[in-house]
Amino acid sequence: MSDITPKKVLSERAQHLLRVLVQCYIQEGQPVGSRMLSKLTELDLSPATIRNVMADLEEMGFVHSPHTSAGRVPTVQGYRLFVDSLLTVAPLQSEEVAALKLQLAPDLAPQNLIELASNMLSGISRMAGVVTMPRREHRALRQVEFLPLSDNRVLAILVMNEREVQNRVIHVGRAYSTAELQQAANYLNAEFVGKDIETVRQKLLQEMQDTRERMNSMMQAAIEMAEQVFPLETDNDDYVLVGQNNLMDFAELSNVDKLRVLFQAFNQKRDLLTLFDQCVRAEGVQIFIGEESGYKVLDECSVVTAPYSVNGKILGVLGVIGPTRMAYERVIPIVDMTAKLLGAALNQRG
Amino acid sequence: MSDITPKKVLSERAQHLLRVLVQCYIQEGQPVGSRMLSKLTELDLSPATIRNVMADLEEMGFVHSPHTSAGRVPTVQGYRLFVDSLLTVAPLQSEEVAALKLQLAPDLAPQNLIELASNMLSGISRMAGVVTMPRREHRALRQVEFLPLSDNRVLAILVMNEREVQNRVIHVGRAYSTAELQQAANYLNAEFVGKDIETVRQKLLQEMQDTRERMNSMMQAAIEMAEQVFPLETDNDDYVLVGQNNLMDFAELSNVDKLRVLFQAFNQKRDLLTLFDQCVRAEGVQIFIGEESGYKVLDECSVVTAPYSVNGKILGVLGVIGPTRMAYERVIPIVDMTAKLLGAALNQRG
DNA sequence: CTTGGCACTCTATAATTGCGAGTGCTAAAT
DNA sequence: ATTTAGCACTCGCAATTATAGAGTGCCAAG
Repeated sequence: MSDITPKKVLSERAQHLLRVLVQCYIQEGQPVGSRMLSKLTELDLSPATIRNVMADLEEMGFVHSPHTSAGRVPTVQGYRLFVDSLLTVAPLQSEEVAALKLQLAPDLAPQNLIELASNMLSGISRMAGVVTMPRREHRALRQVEFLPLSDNRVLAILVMNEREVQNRVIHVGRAYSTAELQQAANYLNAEFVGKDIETVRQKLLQEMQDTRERMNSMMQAAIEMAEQVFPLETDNDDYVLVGQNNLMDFAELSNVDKLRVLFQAFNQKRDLLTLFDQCVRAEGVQIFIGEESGYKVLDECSVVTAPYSVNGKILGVLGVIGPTRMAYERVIPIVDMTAKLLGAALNQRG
Repeated sequence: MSDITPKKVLSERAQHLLRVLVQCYIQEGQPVGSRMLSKLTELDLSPATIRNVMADLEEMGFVHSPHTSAGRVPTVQGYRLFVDSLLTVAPLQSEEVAALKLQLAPDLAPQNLIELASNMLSGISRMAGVVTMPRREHRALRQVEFLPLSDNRVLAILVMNEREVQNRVIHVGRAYSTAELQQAANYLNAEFVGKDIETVRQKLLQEMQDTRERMNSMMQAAIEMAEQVFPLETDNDDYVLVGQNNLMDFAELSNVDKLRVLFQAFNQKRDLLTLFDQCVRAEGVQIFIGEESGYKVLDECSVVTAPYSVNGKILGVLGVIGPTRMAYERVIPIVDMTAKLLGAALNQRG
């Protein structure tokens, strides 16, 4: 147990100073000088002493001086150390949690829940909130319904799982009567209810090849329609982002060019989606500080994410995007809790 | 027929110069000087002569000098004259129209059509596109369906008109079997299909008061559920706005404070909605230049709107929002055509 | 009525200055 | 050995001043 790495490890004091520095910088947004730090800490140290420590911290890459006579600013590495070991997260007030819980009324459609969660994230954090669309899996068919429209078209209604309802207009070869459609629906319901959508699809294809000629007209009708109703499910890569506008309030982003690039990335969606996809694996809250995300557009931003899950199955990821200089101790529990609440709300299927 | 108002009316030449000035300013974005105008017009006039005309135009309030030694910039009044009588709108190429038409595939759900239209407006104009949600009226009930969920909850599916499908989870007093729900649905369908939603609502209320004690259990169940399924339809005041980001590209809006205010107004929605509501009455394309809209946030913007309608019934309004300095001759036909195409696409109900 | 000439005004850009904040270093103090 | 006070130094920021250029208004001549 000999204590090697006596230089590599930060002294208690240095850590404390770094913590205060980061907190101060997060609050004020301006480089923190030695005098300020000396006032802020309880340790009665003169600015000169603190300058020495700062020099060390700078050497180790935790802080950085924008120019000779400015105070110090945390580097990404500094923020990283801060969130990893210096941070004390304040858990949310139970009343706050209750209020959030109330908003996410479990009867709402998944889509609404997603939007609400995104709104909550953005509203509480005063930054941008993101929620990826939930992965759709185990989509058991519950019911199929057909309604005749004019011009050889049919309105198909699919009920899946508990409350997912989809509908689409399909074109058919000839006009069908309501009764015929009823029959076709009955047939499909009898055959496929409870089965997974993907399974249904495959069985249908098989059935078409096997027995086309042996089918009666009713079955033919059913198959013709079902073919269009159960298209290959492309995983809907998408997310709901709320509160971009909040980002305009932050000084470090308040020039139009940076904003434009950032907002365009939000619209593009691609980069953000791949970033969020990485977080699906993570157990809990994950934080990307500045360049860590790997996307240039997010260089001045941090992203705090957490996966949300139902019954242990991770369905998606949500998070908050804001300037690197964000109140991590506040954002982290917010993201964490929202993920849990959203999971719970989505779960209420019984 | 004596020609009074010899001073009030603009000379042919003044009009021409104003037109060129506005066009030039719209393109370049910078105050237009007399030398530039002298080069741009075919009339071989020296800058000095043009200065005289400009002095007149300024006196009459059509142009304005930002400061002593800058060129002239159109005032709102100048723009107004321009769009009212100096403008020559270039109708869209027929191929462009065809491409747009193709996008608005009539089988899509109304919601999708709205979003597509908004996307188109924003995409072609490179500004922000807005489409208000269509007024919902004549919402004839086509079918009601109930599916049992756990915990005394029922999934209700409502089909209205041609392809509008709504669904919501409702709470009921006790658990119902699938068969019971079927019966209830059958009852409601038999009684109310084809009727207007509002009518249905009222009849239900009446029925409840009249005959509560005389109802059999099936009817009671039906009524209990229908009560929740047909809530008072609050007119969904909302719109789909796409391409805010485009507005960041314009110099006159490229300071963060103006953008923030503008974007906040977009989020608030209230002001824009009341503005768009005014346009419902207008026959065709309507233009609000700068302050004309009456909303301070839009002082530096112009809004070009057109109502869209199905079978002569105006359902909503769409338009483009951009800087006052926008290419009106291009935007006007775009808005006009999109309104027509959207109306047509929504109309395709067989 | 049009035009060239000319003085004038005003802005935008760059260069200059002074101020204040904060540092690094050194030497003294603990 | 650590801490501290002192001090010269650096650098950015804001205010000031200088400069160039664009465009005007007006007048007198064409």
